[in-house]
This record gives sequence, structure tokens and C-alpha cells, in this order.
Amino acid sequence: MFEEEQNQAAERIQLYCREHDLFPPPLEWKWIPFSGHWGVSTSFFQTAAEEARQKGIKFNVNERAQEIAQSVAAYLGTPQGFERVEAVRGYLNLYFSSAEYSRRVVDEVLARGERYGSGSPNGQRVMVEFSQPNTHKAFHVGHLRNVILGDAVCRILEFAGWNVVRANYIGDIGLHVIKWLWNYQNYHLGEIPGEDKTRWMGDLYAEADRRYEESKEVEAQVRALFARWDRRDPEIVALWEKTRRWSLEGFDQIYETLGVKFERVYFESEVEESGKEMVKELIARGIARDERPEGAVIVPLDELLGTDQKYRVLVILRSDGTSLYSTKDISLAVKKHTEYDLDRSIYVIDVRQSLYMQQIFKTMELMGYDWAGRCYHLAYEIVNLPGNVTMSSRDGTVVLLDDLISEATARALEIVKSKNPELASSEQQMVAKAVALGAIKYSMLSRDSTKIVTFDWKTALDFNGQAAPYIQYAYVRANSILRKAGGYPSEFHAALPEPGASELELVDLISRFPKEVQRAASELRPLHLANMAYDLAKAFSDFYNQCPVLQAEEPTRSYRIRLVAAARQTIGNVLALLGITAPDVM
RNA sequence: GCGGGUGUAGCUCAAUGGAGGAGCAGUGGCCUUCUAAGCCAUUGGAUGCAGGUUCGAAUCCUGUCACCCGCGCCA
Repeated sequence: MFEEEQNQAAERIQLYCREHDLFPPPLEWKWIPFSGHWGVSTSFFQTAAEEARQKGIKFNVNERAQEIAQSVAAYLGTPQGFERVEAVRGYLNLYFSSAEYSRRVVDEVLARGERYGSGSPNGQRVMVEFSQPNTHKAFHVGHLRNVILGDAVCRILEFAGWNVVRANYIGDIGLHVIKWLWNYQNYHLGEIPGEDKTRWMGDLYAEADRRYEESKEVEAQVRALFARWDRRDPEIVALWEKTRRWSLEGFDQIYETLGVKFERVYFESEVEESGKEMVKELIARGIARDERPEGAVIVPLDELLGTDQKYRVLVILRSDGTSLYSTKDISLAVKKHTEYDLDRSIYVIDVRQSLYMQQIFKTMELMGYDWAGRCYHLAYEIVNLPGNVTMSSRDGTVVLLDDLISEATARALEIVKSKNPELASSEQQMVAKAVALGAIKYSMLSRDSTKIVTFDWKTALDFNGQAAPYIQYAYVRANSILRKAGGYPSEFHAALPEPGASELELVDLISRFPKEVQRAASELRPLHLANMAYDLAKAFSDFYNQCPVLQAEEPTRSYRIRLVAAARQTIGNVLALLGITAPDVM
């Protein structure tokens, strides 16, 4: 927002260095890392070090950097747009003119509204595949991290200027489905699910898997059933269609609760046949090797690429000719790029599949697809239970999503009722839902994807501290002030008061938002925005405690009301990017 | 054996190669005020270890230790 002034200052610094025969520093402005200071800084350590090298003399780099910083500071005086220039320990700090800049920031935020912070369209299309639930299985907290991360990444990329295609890829066929069907046919035929379809499907899957593991005979029967599926036996297909729908209806409920939408939903069943065709093509082209009947059909990646134990071997078809996950994935990758002209293709999949993803991408490369290099595996660590227990639907070691949401909502409702008893019951419900879902989402987005999340109820239901409710609360407070003020003045009073420290801190953070959006988008890390949301809320709370708004004298009153409006807008925008609802009251 | 990840305060985690931070837990304060889901104060650190690169390393490189995860017919 202040690039012009920064560039001017940078040019003058470069000029000074040339005139004084100094190595010009790479002028990368950084935020002054002290709270309560508003400006940018650069350092002269490189300049000093370079000078020492060239002149062949030894001196203390830190001291020399400080000398240079001081003389540059003297040379700059007070450039246009800044109110103070200071040399500190080798750094040159430039402080913005507070009144002028806070005015500019607030004007910008209020003018752009919910688009504040967004980037201009970059003309590039990216597909983000995420969620990928399996029908006929449970949906648990482990799956939740994927949905929340994928959704946030989509929101952020879109806001940053990308054309985003949100894709889901549902595992509606495969061994797990056949196992489920076998169990249903033998033990539950005719039964239909109750209200909670996903739970019921999951329970039956656990049961099916237990029977499958317990007996060799069952395994054989399941294989036989898989063969009937492969022949598209009408009876099996009909049963599959009916039971599959139950799962899909359950998923729709979940996505609606979470506020997640998809533009293109792929099914494994729709790429199974084309996948098998591709296997034939791969064999014909000598990329895949058919080792049947003794072995399976494989792509010997290390052999083909001349690598050693790096890409290993990818199995793309079972020895009995039935399809694998990989059979379908190679076909899906092609389908995605045929349907959409993609500049990037992102797969949000857990980190345990890293090798597998590289194998798929390499296979695409071997087939000659130029887009293979533009596929990216966005890996995230799994959600474990205490004691490093992996959530597993077959072992029943899961926390079901539905249980987490109802427990969190009940807890939040209890708090809303005690904090805000006069609120209408329906509104209390809405607030509780926003708080509960916000807390769940924030806890997953506020830690890096490379970190394992250990789920425990105590932490999951803790609404204090660095958590979504704190941020939502700041938003609500801002909203409350604006409600009492009856909106905010359409423009600033001519004579703007000099902002205080907490006001500056708040404006400073607000002004950083657009850059954080770009950073989060380019690194595919919502974490940056989760941190920013908290910092903003903290700065607002500080301002709230130190600066009376409604009771203040004019023109301070008007100025602060507009600042509150800008803060509310920015906090709302950040939360929206994280998929978190900002309630009007709490 | 090969590959990947993690290691920062008692615990859970942040930190664009640059001036080490939060939250929780602990201790002590603050509601007649725009909502106390809040605020203030206070306690806390050879960034696993050893080298290297650099003016400067939690961050980059090499080695090493610990834990986790992958590595041919699960997804």
C-alpha cells in the first residue's frame, strides 16, 4: 500500500551507496519487528561485509553497518511519507507518517470491503482435489483435517487471484466396498440406515472387515464377489448403487455442516474402465510390464528412470485383473487435464502417500504428459489419538466427526447461554455452531501441515486462548461498537488526530493482510492467515481496552469508529479465508 | 537397507538467512465503563548433538542421535 514511498526511499539509498563507493544493499523491506512501531526496515550488514572484502581490511561488521546506517539516515533526512528515520544496530528503520498512513489504510479497507486483501486475477487455473472420502466407510476426525485444509487452500487461492476448480474424488468402488456388500448380503440384507447414515455405514464396514480378517473362507467369497462386480453382474451393481447413495447422502450432510462446496466430483467408478484401458496402453508402450499370471502389472520406475531405490515399483493392476487405486488414479489425472485446461493440479492427500504420489506423477511424465511437472502433492500429517494411536475405521479407533461436532456445539451452547441469556434461542444455536465449528477448524489450521495432530477431547473443546472463539469475540466486540454507533462515517474528518500506539499496531496489522494472503497462497499454508487472524484479534483487544470509541471526543470518535469498521472487515475477511463464520453476537 | 518428516520454554506450537515469540499450565491483580469467551503483571530458553557455509543460522549444507511414517498386488 506504501510501495511508492518505499521505492523512493530505496532509490535514494542506492544513490547514496553509489556516490560513496559502497556495495548497494539488496533492498528488501521488512516490517520493523517491534510491536508499537509502524514502518519498514533494511540493514547494511551486507554492505559492510562487502566493503571489508573489497578493501581487504578487517573491521567489525556490526559497527561498520551501524556507521553506514547512521550516515544514510542523515543523508535521507525525513523522506516524503515518513515521519522518522532511525539507525539502530546496523538496521535502518523508516517509520511511516502515522496519521497519513492510517487514514490511507482505513480508507482502502472500507472502500474494498470484503474484497480487501484480494489479489487481482492471475489468469491461471488450478484444480485442488481434496476430501476423497470412501463410501461404505466412516467419516472421522482424521478425514476432517483434509477437508478443512483443502477448503482453506481453495478459498485462499481464489482470493489471491487464482481460478480454482474444487474437486472431490470419492472412493465408491474397490475392495472395501465389496467387503461391505458381502457383509450386507450375508448379515443385513434388507436393512436401511437411520438418521445418521455415515455412522451406520461405518459400523457395518468395521464388522465386514472383522469377518474378512477372521476367515480365509470369507476372503475367498469376497474375491468371488469382486469378480461378479467386475463382470457388472446386475444384481451387484443394483445393490452397489443403492448402498452407495446412502453414503453420498451422508457426505452431503457433512459438507453442508462444514460449509464446503465442490465444483467437480469424481468417482473411482467412473475412471475404473478407462484406467484399465490405460494399463493396456502402458504395457503396449513398454512402460508397464505384465507379470501375470505369476505377478501383477507393474511400472518398474527405478528401472526405467535409472534411479536406485527411489521410485520403486508401482503396481497398476492386480494379477487377477481387478483394478487398484493406482489404476484409477492414472486415468483420473488425464481426465482432469482433458476436462480442464489446468496450469496447476494440487492433490491434498496425507503424507503417508508421498511415495505413491511421486510414482503417479513420474508415470505421467513417462507417458509424455507435459503437465506432469505441474502436479503437486500437498501433504499433511495425520490426526492421531493419544498414545500415537492411528485412527482406523477397521479397528474402531476413531472419533467420529458427528460426535465431535455435536459435543463441541453442546459445549459452546452452554457457554452462549450463560454469557448471553437474553439472546433468542435460535440465535444461540447459530452462535454455538459458529463457535464450535470455528474452534475445530482453527485448531487444525493453526498448526503446520507437517505436524501431527494428537486429538484429545480436552484440547478440542478448549475455547480459550489462541483459538477461533477469541478471534470471533474480537469481531463481535467491533460489531457491537458499530451497532451502537449506528454505522460509521462515510469519510474521515478533515483534521485527523495523531494515532496512539495501540491504534497504530492495529492499523499496521490490517495493512499487512494483502501480503499475507499472497504468502499463504504461494506457500499453500493457511497457517500464516491463522496466525494473522489471532494477531489482529489481539491488537483489536488491546485497542479496545485502551481506546474508548463511543465516549471519545470528535474528531477522535469518528476516526476510531472508522478504524473499528476496518478492523471488523479485516478480521471477517481473514476468518472467511479459513472457512470460519464470524457471528454478529456471541 | 533406501527415502521422507519431526526435534524451539514444564506442555502444545509460531518465527520471510537478520532485533528469539504466543497459547496452555503456574503465581498475583482487574467487572458501576463500547460484552470478563476479556485485560494487566510475573515466572520461564546453551532452538537434539557435532561440524561447515555466511558479516550474521532455529532457518541453508554435511554428519550424527531420538521418535514417527513410507518402501510390489490396501487406499
